[in-house]
Amino acid sequence: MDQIEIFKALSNKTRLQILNWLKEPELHFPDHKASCGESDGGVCVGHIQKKAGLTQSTISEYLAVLQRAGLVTANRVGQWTYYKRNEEAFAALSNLVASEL
Amino acid sequence: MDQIEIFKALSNKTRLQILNWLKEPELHFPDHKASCGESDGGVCVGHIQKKAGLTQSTISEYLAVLQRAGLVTANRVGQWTYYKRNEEAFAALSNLVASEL
DNA sequence: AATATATATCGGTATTTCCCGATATTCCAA
DNA sequence: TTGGAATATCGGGAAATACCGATATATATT
Repeated sequence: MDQIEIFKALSNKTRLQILNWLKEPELHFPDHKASCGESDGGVCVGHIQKKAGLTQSTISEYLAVLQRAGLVTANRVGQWTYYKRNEEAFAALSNLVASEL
Repeated sequence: MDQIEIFKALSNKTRLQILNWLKEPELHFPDHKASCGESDGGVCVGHIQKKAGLTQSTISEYLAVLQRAGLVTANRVGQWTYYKRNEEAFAALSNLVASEL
C-alpha cells in the first residue's frame, strides 16, 4: 500500500477512465465475452486499448502502472491478459483517505 | 474539485507530510504561537519550511500546489501567510474516493 | 515449423515535476 | 525612508511521466 505510487497512478485521466470502465465491464465492453471469452470480470488489453484510443504500448504500460499500485490484478489466460479492479485495494484506499490523510 | 490536480498534489512525500502536520498544528509546531502569533490554526510558511528541511522557495511552491488543489487555504496577515487544511475538501475527497473512484 | 494474434518491453521525444539559488514583492520597524 | 523579515516568483538542471513506433515474447492455429 504505497500511497504515493497509488496517487501517482490516479493522476492521469486515461487511467482514471480505465478504472471506471472496469467497475462495470459488461456495460462498457458489451462484446467482450463474444471475442475474448469468459474471464471472471476481467477485460483484455486490446479492448481497453480500443476504447481508450491510445496505442497498445501505452495502454499496456498504464495497466502495469495500475497493477504496480495494486489497483488492478492481471490474469493471463492463453494469449490474453485479463485485468480487473482490485476492490480490496480501493476499500483500503478509501479507509486511508477517510482517516489518515 | 479537480481530481487529477488533487491526486497530483498528493503524489509527493513532503506535501503529504505537510498535510499531516497541519492536522495538529499545535502538536507539530509547538512554538509557533510564540513566534508567529495567533493564527486560527494556520501555520506560517517559515515554520513549515524549517520542519520540512527543503528550501523556502520549494515549500512556498508546494503550498501553492496544495492551495490550487483546494486542500489548504491561505490567510495573509501582515508579513505572514498562514496555511491550514481545508477539511471540507478532504471530506469531499473522501466521499469521492469512497463512491466514484 | 510457420504464421498470426495478444501482450510486453525497448528506445525515444516532449512535457511535467522536483528542487534549487537568485530576485522581486510585501509588510513592519527603526 | 531605509533596512530587515516573510513570502512569492523566476529561471534552470535533473529526473520522472506521457505518449509513440518498433521490436520481442508468448500463445494458438495451421
